[in-house]
Amino acid sequence: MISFTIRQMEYFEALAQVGHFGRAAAQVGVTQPALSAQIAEMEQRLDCQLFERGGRAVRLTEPGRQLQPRIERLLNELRDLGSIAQRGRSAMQGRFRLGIIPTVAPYLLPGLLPELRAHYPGLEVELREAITGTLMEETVSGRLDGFVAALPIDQPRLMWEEVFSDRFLLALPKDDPELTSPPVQPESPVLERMMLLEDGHCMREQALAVCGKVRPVAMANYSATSLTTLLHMVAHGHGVTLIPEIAAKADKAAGDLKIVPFADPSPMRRICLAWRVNSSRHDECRKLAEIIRAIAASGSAQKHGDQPDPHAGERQVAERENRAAVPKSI
Amino acid sequence: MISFTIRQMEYFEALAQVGHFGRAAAQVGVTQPALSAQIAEMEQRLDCQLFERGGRAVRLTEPGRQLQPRIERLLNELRDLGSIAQRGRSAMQGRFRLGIIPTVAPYLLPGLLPELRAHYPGLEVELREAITGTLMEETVSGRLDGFVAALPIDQPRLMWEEVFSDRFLLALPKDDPELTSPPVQPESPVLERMMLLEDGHCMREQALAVCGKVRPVAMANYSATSLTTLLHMVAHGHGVTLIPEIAAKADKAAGDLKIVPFADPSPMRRICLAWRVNSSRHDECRKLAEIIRAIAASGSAQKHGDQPDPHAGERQVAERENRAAVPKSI
DNA sequence: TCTTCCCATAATTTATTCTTATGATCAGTT
DNA sequence: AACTGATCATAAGAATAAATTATGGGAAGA
Repeated sequence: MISFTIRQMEYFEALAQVGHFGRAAAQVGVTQPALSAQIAEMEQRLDCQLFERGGRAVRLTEPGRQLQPRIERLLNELRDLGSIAQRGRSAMQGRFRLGIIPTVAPYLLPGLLPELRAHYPGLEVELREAITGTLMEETVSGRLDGFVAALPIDQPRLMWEEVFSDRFLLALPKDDPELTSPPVQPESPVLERMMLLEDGHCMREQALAVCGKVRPVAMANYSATSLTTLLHMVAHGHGVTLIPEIAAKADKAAGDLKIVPFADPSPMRRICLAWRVNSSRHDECRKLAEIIRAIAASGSAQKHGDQPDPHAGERQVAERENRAAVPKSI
Repeated sequence: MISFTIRQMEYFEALAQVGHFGRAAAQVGVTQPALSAQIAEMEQRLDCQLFERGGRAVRLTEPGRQLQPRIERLLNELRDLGSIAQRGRSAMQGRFRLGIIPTVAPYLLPGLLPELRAHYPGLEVELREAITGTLMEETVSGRLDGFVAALPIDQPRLMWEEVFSDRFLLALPKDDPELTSPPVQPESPVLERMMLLEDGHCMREQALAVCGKVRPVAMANYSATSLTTLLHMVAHGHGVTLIPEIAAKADKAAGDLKIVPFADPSPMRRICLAWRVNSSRHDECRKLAEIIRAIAASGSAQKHGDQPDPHAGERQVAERENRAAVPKSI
């Protein structure tokens, strides 16, 4: 395959413009033989003349004339490359591939995306909704820049910052007679009718942990694919379920339900933004975490209280907390 | 200004694809440190990371991701360059800038252009109609590839091939009573009413030469800008003029005139195709001359007889034939 | 903790490309 | 016609750039 060096093309460009070896050489800052040699090599490689010598000016031959506009365009593109790269250099610019778990996405994104678009127009957020295990794998391998999920995130190659904590509430059919006293106790028999998301969702595990000793056996094979579906099922009297506080506020389906808090210490999940420990976007991720934190504190997703129990979120998964189990179970 | 070498970009391309220094190096056929060094230099020049190391794969950073499509496009364009140049290499391809004198152009081109378009679709003929002096200057300086004009072309840096010879006839008003015997003698008093093209046209000089001793003084300030105009003026009885045989055949204005041949040896002009002696298109010019010759022999422009008098065309300019005078006088 | 894998660094060799010096050719001039 | 100045090509040596082999450090996985 025939190809030229950039230097050759620069010399070609100069010579085509100036039409004089000596002056072209001066223009590019070399001596005339240097330029001559490079042009000669180009011609030799193509096995055809690019310039017509003789007379008082050097002229392009037809092959040379074909080449000229191409070479000029190429050189100009090349000269742009530096600034192209700089464009992606400053923080909060370019494409950011963000993963979010399905039980957070619909409640966080409506607040987050407009905020990002308004403050960082140069940032293109590319979203991926998947369960924690998938997001971890994709982030570690570099297909994602970071993801939002529930703690614990236990992968030595990932690091995270907590962005908000999210209490779990109990959702019952509006006309359910069972519950009378508002704070649900962890031993309440109503938990036996708990409905779960399908396997892989961290909220499934978290719900099971809330139930504690009470086994919600009956509902095992009715597991739902999304939280909204689950809420609709509850509204139709198929059982009860756990609903995160952000969903209780934002999901329309919650309007048809009776939402009851748990007795203190309320179970909760702690949501974090996670990224690779050696990510080149470390600073951007920290900034993004800060933004999500601010949104959660004020907007569609809300941070829980002023003095969150630092251990409340871990209670329900304490017995499962070990590194090997995490990738699949969350 | 920041710029990269082609090698660097090739390494970048490979590394971005493969995500592994060692394998990328193998792919481009160098050792790993060589590739490492070039990538490092790119990053150093930009003062920003292009790849994120660590983990089992090397990933593009955001600046790197911005750069990647540009670099790939650039490399592909570069790879095309060779074939681009080859395109203009074969004969009768690309743009050919052809000059023609005004007293030939309208009669030769209708035959020539379709012929060229049919046989050499890759040839773009760019035309320039001007007087011989201009065409010579522009060809010598490289703005034209060649031109069609009347001999003599006496410029040491140009060479030419005769393509056809073209007899001069006398054009008179249709009802002009003067001439009775068909062959016009060079001493005929009718020549005193000769009308001329404006200065610079070679046919002006040629007409003057035909007149010989007879000075067409009266008509000097009525000189016309084109042969057709001249013929119209003759048709309206303003005088007589010389008409080349190709024009007599092709020009509509000739229908309104009485066309009379000269007595042997008939004056004529010899038309040639000329080009730079060191033109890169030498072969193409010779071929083009051949084509014009064929067209003249059969089509709209016709070669004169079987045995053209080799000196007939030079007779009328013999006294002016010297190098210094030619550029202006033809 | 140990091993393995992977990239960076160092020292040296090899290739490339420059510069200076000089030669050949051609256009314009004496 | 021979000279002169200009112009591009060529040659040899010097400088630069980029390759290779050898080696080191650090993170990932067993």
